[in-house]
This record gives sequence, C-alpha cells and structure tokens, in this order.
Amino acid sequence: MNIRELARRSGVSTATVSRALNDRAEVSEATRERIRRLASELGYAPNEPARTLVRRRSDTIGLIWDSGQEAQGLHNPFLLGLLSAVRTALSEADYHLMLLTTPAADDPDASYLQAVRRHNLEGVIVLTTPPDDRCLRVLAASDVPCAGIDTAFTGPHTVRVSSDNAAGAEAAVEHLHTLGHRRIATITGPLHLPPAAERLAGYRRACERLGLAVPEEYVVEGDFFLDSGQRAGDRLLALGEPPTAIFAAGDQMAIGAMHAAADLNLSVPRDLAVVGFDDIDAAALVRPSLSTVAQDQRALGEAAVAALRGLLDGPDLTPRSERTVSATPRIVPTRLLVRGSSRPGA
Amino acid sequence: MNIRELARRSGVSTATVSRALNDRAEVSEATRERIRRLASELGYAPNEPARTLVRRRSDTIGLIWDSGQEAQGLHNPFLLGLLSAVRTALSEADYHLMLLTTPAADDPDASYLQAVRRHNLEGVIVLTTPPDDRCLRVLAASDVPCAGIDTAFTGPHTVRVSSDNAAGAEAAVEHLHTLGHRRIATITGPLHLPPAAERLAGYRRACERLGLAVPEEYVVEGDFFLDSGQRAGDRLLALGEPPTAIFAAGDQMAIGAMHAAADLNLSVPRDLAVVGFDDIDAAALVRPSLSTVAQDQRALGEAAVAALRGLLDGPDLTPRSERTVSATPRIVPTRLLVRGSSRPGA
DNA sequence: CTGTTAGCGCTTTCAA
DNA sequence: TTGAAAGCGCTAACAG
Repeated sequence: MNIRELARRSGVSTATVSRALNDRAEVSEATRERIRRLASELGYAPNEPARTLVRRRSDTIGLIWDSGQEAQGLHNPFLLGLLSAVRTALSEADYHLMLLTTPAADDPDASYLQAVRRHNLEGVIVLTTPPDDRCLRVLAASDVPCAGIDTAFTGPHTVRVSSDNAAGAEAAVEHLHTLGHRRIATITGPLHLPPAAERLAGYRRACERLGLAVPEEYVVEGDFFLDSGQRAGDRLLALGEPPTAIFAAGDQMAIGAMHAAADLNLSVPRDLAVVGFDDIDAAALVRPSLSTVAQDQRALGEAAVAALRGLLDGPDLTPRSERTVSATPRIVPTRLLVRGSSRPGA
Repeated sequence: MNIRELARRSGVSTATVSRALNDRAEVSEATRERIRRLASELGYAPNEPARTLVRRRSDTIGLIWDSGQEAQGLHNPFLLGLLSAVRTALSEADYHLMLLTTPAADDPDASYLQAVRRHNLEGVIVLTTPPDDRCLRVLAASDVPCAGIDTAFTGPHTVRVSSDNAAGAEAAVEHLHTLGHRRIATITGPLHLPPAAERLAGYRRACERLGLAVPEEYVVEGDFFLDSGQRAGDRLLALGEPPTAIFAAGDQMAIGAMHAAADLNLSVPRDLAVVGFDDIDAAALVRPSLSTVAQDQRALGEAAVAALRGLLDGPDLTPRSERTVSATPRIVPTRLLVRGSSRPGA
C-alpha cells in the first residue's frame, strides 16, 4: 500500500493525495475528506524514510543518555521519569525519537554526530552529565541543535535545562531553620559537577541570609552514593558541636546520614533532622521517610523539548526576545517534600 | 556530502562506492581501501532513509515501554536497566532503536502497527506488562516480529522472555528453610499478572517439596506497592500462629512487611526474616538491607534481542530445532541476594 | 484546485 | 572488477 495505489483508488494523482494528507490548503475539502477516509480504510501510512529523503527533514530527535556505567547508581530513578517526560513532550510536538548508542571505541568514524547525519536527525536531547565525553563535545561544537538536561555542555546551538538547584537547597535549609535548627551541616556531591556546586551555593546563601554560622567542618564532600553519606554523617556527628540537622545534596547520601545517626542511637528527626535532594523511590520507602527536594521531571523534559524546538524553528527569523521559547524557563523550580525525617510530629 | 560526490572524488562510480562501503565481495581490495579512507577523511556517512527506501529494510527496531502511568511505581528501577541492556544488545547487532509512543487516543489511525509500517521497523521489543492495551494486541496479531520482556502477549510472530520467576521464588523459600524457618508466609502480586502467579507457584512448589504446611492465611495478595505489603504484614503477624519468615513477590511489599514488623517491635531478621523480589535500588538502602531475588536485566535484554533476531532472520528457512535462537533460553535465571533481612548474623 | 514531472541518495540489476 | 541506469515512495515546483 503506497501513495500511488491510494491515488489510483481515489481517482486522483499522487500529488493530490500528498497534499490532502499533509493538510495543504490548496485541496478542496471534499477531495481531502474522501482521500482521508480511504487512507484510513486501507490502513495507508506514508513511508517516513521516503518523506525524509525528499523533504530533507526527518521530524526525528535523537536521544543520548548516560554513556558509561559510572552514573548508573546516581541518577537512575530520576532518569526514567525524565525519559518518559521527554518522550511524551516530543510526541506531542509530533517528533519521533531515536535512541542513540554510545559509539564503539574501536570505530573511529562512529560518533553521535555521524549518527545525526546518517539519520537526518534534527536535534538531540542529552540526559545526565556524562563522563567527559569527546563524542559529545564534537556534537556540541557542531551545528546540530542540542538540549541538555542537567548537563554541562556548551556550543553554538546548545541550550541547557536544569532544576533550580540553588533555590532547592535554599528551601531545604530554610525549612530546617523554620523547624528551629541553628546548626545545619551539609553533605555535598562531587563539587566539579555543576548540580553539586549549585546546591552547595544555595546552602551557603541560605545560611548567610538566615545568619547561621557555617564552620568549615560542616561542609563534607561525598560522591552521591550511600556509603559516602554514612561516612560524612559519622564525621559530622562526632564533631565537638555536632549539627542538629543535615542537608544532603542527594537522597542516597541523606539515607546514609540517617544510618549514621541510627548507629549512634540518635533518633531521626528528634535528634537529627535530615533533608535530601532528588526524591528517589527509596526516599518514600525508608523509615522514617526522607524529606527531600524533588525535581520536576516532567517540567524538565518539557522545558528541554521547548528549548530545542526554539532552536529548530528559524534560529534567526525572529528577534531573540520575541521567541516563544524564551517564555519557557530553562531553570525549572523544585518542590520541597516534607516527610518523616524532618517532621517534628513524626 | 553524498555518495555521488564521494564517487566523483574517488574517480569511480557510485555503484562501486556503494559496493565498497557495504563490503561486497566484487570490489578489488585496493579500490575498497581507497574509498574507505576517502570516506573517512571527508566524514561521509550514508543517508539511512535513502538506504531504507531502496533496500526496504531499516535495520531499526521499535521499542515500546509502559503505556500508562499505572505501572510507574512498579517496575521503575528495573526498567531502566532493561532499557540499557536492550539498547546495548541491539547496537551490538547493528540495529538502530526507535522509541515508540503510546498512540493518542483521539487519533483512531495512530497505532503501534502504523508506526512500524511508517518507519519500516523490522521488529519490536516490548517492555513491562502494560495495562490491557488494544494497540498492543493489534501489533501482536500482525506479522511484525515482537519480543516481550515480562509481558503476557502472544501472536504468530511473538516471543516472550522472562525471568525464571518460579525458580526464583523457590530459591527464596529454600533459603529461608535452610535458615531454620518452618512457618513461611508469602505476599503475592496481583495474581492475574503472570509474574505474580509464577512466583506464587514457585513458593507453593518449594513448600511442598520441603514438607512445609501452607495454611490458607499464609498467602496474602498485594498489589506490588508498599502499603499493600505493610497491610499484609500486619495481617500475617496478627495470626494466632504468625510466620517467622515472609517471602514477598516484590521488594516494595517486602519493605512494607518490614515496616509492619517494626511497628510491632519485632526485629528483622531475628523475629522475622524477609525476602523480596526484583532488587530495586531501595533494597540496598533500607535497614536492615533487604534480601531479594534479583532479576538479571542484562541477560533479559540480550535474550529478548536474540529471540527477536531469530524471528527476523529467515523465520522458516531452518527447521525450528536448528536455529541459533533456540540455544538462547527464553527463561532467564535469577540470583538470590542474601542481605541483612535474612542473615542470621546481621 | 489538480496533474505532470523531476528528483531526494542510495542499491541493484544488467552489460561491459 | 566496474559502470550505466532504473527506481524505492514521496514531495514540491511548475503548469494548467
């Protein structure tokens, strides 16, 4: 079943069928309707590769997510929500989605950029901060429109979307302050990662604003994983003047800190309040349940898609300030979820 | 940069370039090498849509995962590993991957099958058990090769890959028995879902083999989520003769059961041992850490891809028994992870 | 409003 | 071993 066959059966030319099915204005309503019905009846679907070939556009976006294994434990649960959000937003905008594979190291020609060219992809969305990736840098430096979520990469046709990490951290600290806490420590992620640095900055800003002292020992760097959180917790609680509350830049570390407290027979939240970041699945499963700063995965996905579309539709036709895109924030707000680990009554 | 340009610069015809780049035998080694080098230098990459159009095959597989929101909480962490495994296995077999979107309800013509036809997809991999989906059934009934992971759907060109749920459950029960437990209860998933039913069957078989009595009250049905596990735990522990061990068919329910024990001031694993199923992230984060039956996501992904490829390569050329596919098990073994919730010393 | 026609970039006969 | 030429299914000028 192809367009020629459909044209034959409708008694019109292929051009008319094409016009009818593509909603071109020049077709009479009657013919369009007739062709539509027949197409639906016969189960006709246009051949996309053929369309792509002639139109020189594929309506397809590439998706890159996490190259190595490194980040696996880190962003896992978060990632799936993001993936889902991106997929939904993209399909609502009538784009197709192609999953790009990490290029094999043994094939020098394989690269994200190659894949984009081969498939006529119109843009790429990049999820998570990948380990320093050469292929990704080549892509970012190219003329391919890219939108990165929570990813530090820049290029001429590149946008970055991320949660408002600083504001999220601030909100967490403020929440703890409101609860009466005055000695609030933090466990950070690896500070070379932007989100980790931003969350620390938010913590500092909040403390400053609230007039809280931040002794040097109150800032401990972790690696986002459980054990580092527990070790940091051990250290903090062993201080001469231990904190009464901890803000951890990641949920796994927050849970680790709760374990540290438990090992000292301290009760959470009575003796130590804890707030994490990310709202991973486990946050709602542990006991006490973990208060956390949730990222809005849907909003992130939508913002990324909106930003990418802005890059796609006539990059230079309208003045920057007038583009719809700019209305969509590249910084997505977070939401504080108060649960047992910081709820006085719990 | 296209094949014509490359041909011109190499001083040969496009046909020769095509043959050289596609490893056809009829090209002299010298020309092939020369063309290869030039192609690499010029950064030439063949246009896939054009190839697809003429070859009538796309080397592309579609991926369907979770239609509704329902399953969201359920299989989440598991899914991402699966996705990753499928992506890797597919790219090793030189297939591209297209993410399919749940068809919009308001467009009667949109369907998975349509998408497959439009893009010339050669097969589809389906992840997770979706809610009773009409579109999916249409697809399964078609001539499109499909491989489902943990999904109950059948059709003429369909294979199903799943973990050995029964054996996994058996192993869990046996483990508890070895620890000295004789009163072992179970919390099941919704029994209309195959994995849930299979896990229950494994539990029963193990009990029978080990000579353990299974009073009717020892089997409680849950919904795979936390709360149902806690409620089931409450009920089991309130029995006149409460179990000393619980096998839950899902980790969230297992964690719920641990909460129930904690609320009664029972110690896990001393007063109650618990084993779950799936090895979600939280299993390693809760305290005590949760023993569980882990599914091998990589193996599942690889098995699905292998099975699908078996369907693709000459479905009827070789007798069934001789196909390479049949060497790859459609049932993937699980692995028991013993952690704190069932470790005597813990 | 509709039809005719010329390709899009590639692979694949068929001839040489 | 190579080249010339046809055509995959579709869209987009250009005519009518």
